[in-house]
Amino acid sequence: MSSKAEQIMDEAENLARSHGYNAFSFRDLAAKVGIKSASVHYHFPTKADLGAALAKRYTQRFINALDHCIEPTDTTFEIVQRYGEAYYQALVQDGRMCLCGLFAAEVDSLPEPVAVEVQRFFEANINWLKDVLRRDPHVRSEDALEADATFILTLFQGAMLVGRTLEQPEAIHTVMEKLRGTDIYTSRVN
Amino acid sequence: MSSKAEQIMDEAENLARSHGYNAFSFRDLAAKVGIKSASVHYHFPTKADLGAALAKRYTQRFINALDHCIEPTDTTFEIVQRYGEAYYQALVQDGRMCLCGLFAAEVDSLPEPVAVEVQRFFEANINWLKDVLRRDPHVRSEDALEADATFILTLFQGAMLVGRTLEQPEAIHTVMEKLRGTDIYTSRVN
DNA sequence: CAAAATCAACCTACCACTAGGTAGCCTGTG
DNA sequence: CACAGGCTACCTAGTGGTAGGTTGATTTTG
Repeated sequence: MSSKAEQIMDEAENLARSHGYNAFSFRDLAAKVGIKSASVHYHFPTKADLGAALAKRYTQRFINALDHCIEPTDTTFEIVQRYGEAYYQALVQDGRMCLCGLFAAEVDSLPEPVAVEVQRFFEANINWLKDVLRRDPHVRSEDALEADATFILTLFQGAMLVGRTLEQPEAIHTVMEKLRGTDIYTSRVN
Repeated sequence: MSSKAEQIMDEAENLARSHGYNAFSFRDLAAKVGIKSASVHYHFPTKADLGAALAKRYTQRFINALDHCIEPTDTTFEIVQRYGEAYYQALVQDGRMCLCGLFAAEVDSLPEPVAVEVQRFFEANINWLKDVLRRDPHVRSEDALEADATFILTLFQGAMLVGRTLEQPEAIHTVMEKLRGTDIYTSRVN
């Protein structure tokens, strides 16, 4: 992967994370990078290619960052807190949304390869959260793991959406604090 | 409000709720209604006018429907369950998202009047939920009311987004069930 | 070693198409 | 007649995408 292609992806991610998939153009992007739109097509033949590559790279980076912030001594709560903090940081730095959260909103006007990557992002998040919860002293059924992981994911995705719209990024901290009062950390579900 | 204008809004809402604001056009819309795009401009001079009108009407209808499904004997849990059910129904019927949830994702490429209406939708939801929680036997501080209302709103908005993307609308029911295990219904928060 | 060929990486110029929006004409109805 | 509610026809600006040319570095080969 040449450095120019990465540079294009970096700028594309910036644009996509504030405007979504449909509302950024090859021309805007090319102008940011300092090349012509035709040259973007050289690296990414179609917009769908670029979109899918963006979502894929984002997922890898996201999951990777999560893996690297866990300490073996962490409690489940501490880990989930860091998970939420990742969303908060993403939102606060330049007010940018989670790339895949944004793409998800556009999912049925998204080229299929892009939509698939977005699905994989959510699935990867759920799987990561399930692994975390599996280490929890409280034993859960597979269904309960799925339910708890989905709960955490949807909560933060929603908080990000609402928090950005209301210009109250601290909404993420609010729900994180509330999450403490759930049975996620304290009991088995059904 | 003429019946044609309403008809336009109905079709526009359908389109907007599956594709978002940026990805539906006056031409698509006009074709659905059976008129020409220029005639849509007669009723709604600009797209921003239409978008704002859509969000406003949606908010009114949404809050109104909520008000009319409460029975005086309902418990807080039952009411919140109906709140969640409203999201589920919206999602399941033709797989359509909450209009303002979708618009929220596009908020910074939205004309300002539209963005404002979307903010009002969230605020109206939070206020409605706060009123519900105020009737709860458990007394809460104003901050706790705000936190709990925000928690519920963000949870369902997120569940809608994730549920639609993963083509698992029942995710809404999953998180609704999990919500039962929180201190929302059982205790005061800090 | 130097000439020739290849290649990545970009360019200009253009395509067909769609966007939101406007001007002015027509037509049915109170 | 007036005018609401449509229409045709058009505009400008922008979209993703393509064709083909230019550069300069790298590699192949006589």
